[in-house]
Amino acid sequence: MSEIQSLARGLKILDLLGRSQDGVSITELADTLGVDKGSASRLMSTLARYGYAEKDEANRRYHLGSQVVSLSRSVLARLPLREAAKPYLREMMEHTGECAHLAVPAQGRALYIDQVESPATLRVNAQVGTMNPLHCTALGKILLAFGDLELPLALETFTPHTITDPEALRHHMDEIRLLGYAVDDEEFDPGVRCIAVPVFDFRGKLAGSIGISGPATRVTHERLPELAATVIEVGKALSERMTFSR
Amino acid sequence: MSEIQSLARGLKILDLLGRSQDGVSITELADTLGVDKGSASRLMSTLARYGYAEKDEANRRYHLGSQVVSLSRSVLARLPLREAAKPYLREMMEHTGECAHLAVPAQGRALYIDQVESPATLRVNAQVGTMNPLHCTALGKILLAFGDLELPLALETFTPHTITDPEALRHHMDEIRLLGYAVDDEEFDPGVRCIAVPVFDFRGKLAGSIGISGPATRVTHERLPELAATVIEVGKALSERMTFSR
DNA sequence: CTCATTGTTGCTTATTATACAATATGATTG
DNA sequence: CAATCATATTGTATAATAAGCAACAATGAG
Repeated sequence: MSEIQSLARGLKILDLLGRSQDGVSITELADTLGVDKGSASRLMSTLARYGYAEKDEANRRYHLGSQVVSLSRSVLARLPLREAAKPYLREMMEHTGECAHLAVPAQGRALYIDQVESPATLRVNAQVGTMNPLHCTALGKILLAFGDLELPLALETFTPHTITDPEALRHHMDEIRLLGYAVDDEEFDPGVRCIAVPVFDFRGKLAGSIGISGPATRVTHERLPELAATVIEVGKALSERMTFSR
Repeated sequence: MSEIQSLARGLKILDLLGRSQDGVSITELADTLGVDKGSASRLMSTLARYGYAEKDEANRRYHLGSQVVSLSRSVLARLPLREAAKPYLREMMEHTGECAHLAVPAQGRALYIDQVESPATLRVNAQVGTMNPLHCTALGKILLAFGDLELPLALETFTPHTITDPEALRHHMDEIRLLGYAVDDEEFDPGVRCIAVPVFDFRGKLAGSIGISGPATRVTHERLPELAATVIEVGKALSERMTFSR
C-alpha cells in the first residue's frame, strides 16, 4: 500500500497546475509542496518533457500541458453513455430552452462528461470536465440517491439553501427516489436551479445522471413540474435506449 | 537535465493507458515498461489513488482515470481562442454542411481543441483532444505554414496522397502561404478532404487553425473553391474578432 | 550597469524505489 | 465444488535514486 513518492508529487503538481489560474513558478511550487527548489525544478521539467506541463518562457511560469487534453479524449471515448446521450441532451435543451448536462460519479463528485448549450444569452453552462459536489447539485443528488455511493462526510455550505445536515440529506434522498427526479434549488450557485434524472444501463444499474440548469428567473418554482416532466420523459427514453443498446 | 525516473514512468503509464482500448493489466504493464511486477503494481496504485487510473474490478485491468478529464477542462478554459472561435465554427459548419474544427500546435502535432458537428449522417468528425500529424492534415499544414514550427523530421505515410518528400512539402507550404488556405486531399484519411485557414491573434501571430472536414464525395474538387471561399471568409472574421478582443 | 531574484545543475548522502520472493486473490478447469 | 493455475499485492534487503545543499546561470529591476 506504499506509494511512489516522486510520482505522487508529480501528480500533486498536476492538481496544483489545474487549480492555478496564471501558472506556477518553481519557487511557489517548492513552497507549496514543501520540497527543495532543485527537486521542484526537476519534477517540473520531467512533467514538461512529457507534455504534461508547459513553460511560459515570457514569465518562466508553468501551466498544465496539452497532453492531458489528449488523454481526456481517451477517457471520454470509452464511455458509451456519452455517445448515446448526445441526442437526448439536445432534445432536453430544445424542449426546455436551458443548458443540458450529463454526469457520472468520479472521486466522490459529479463529473460532467457532456453538455449542450442553450442559445439564450443568460444561460447556466458547465464545461465538460467540471467536477461538482454531490449533495447540492441536481446531477449529484441523483448519483447519490440511485447509485451505491456513500454519503459525503463533510457537507460543505455553498448558499443559504445548501442542505448540510446528514439526516436531512438522507431524508431528501428518500424523496428523490420516490419522485424519480432531483432539484437543486439554488443550493450550489445562487440564482441557479437545476433538474436531473437518473440514467440506467441495460442491467438496470445507474450509469449517470442527466438534467438541465437555468437561471432561477426562468426556472421558477411554478414551471418546475412542467420542466421536470420533460426531463423525466427524455431521461426515460435514454434509459430505454441504453437498455436495448447491449 | 536529469529526469525523475519514477515520475517519468508514471507519465509513460498514462500514455500507455491512453492508447489502450481495453485497459492494461499489471503484468502487461511490467512487460511493456520493462520493470518488475511489484514496481508496476505500486506505480499503478499510486496513479489510482490520485484518480489518474481506475481499476476495473471485474477483470483487474486498469483504465485511465477521470481526473484527466477534470484537468483537461483547466487547459481548455485557459485558451481564449476556444471561446472566441465557437460561433465561427458553428457558422462554418452551417455554411458548408461539414464538421468544423479548431486546432492549435502541441508537441509537434495539431491538437483539436473544439469542434462543431454536422447533422449529416455521413460526416467526418474529430473529437476534442485528437492529435493529428502536421504534414498531412489541413489544420496541421496551416500551423506549419504560418507558425514558427520546425518541419517534422519523419513524414509518415498514411495514404497514397500523403506528401512524404521534405522538399515537396516545403514547396507546398509556400503555396499555402500564397493562397492563404490549405487543403488535405485524402492525405491522412482515405475518402476525407479538409480545408483550413489560419487564425491570428491581436499581435498578428498565429493562434491556431480552423477548418472543415467532409467526405470526398461531398467535398469534391469542383466545390473546393466555393468551400474554401467560405472557410477563408469566416476565418478572416475570426482573426478580426481576435484583433479587437485585446 | 549593478544588484536582486529566480531557475538550473553538480555532487554527496540519506532516502526511496527496485527486485526478488512469499503471500494473497481470483479465475479456470476437471 | 475443489484443486490448480494465473495474476496481483505485500514484505524486505539492497542498490539505485532523488533530496538537499550550494554554486552557478539567467533574467529582470532599479
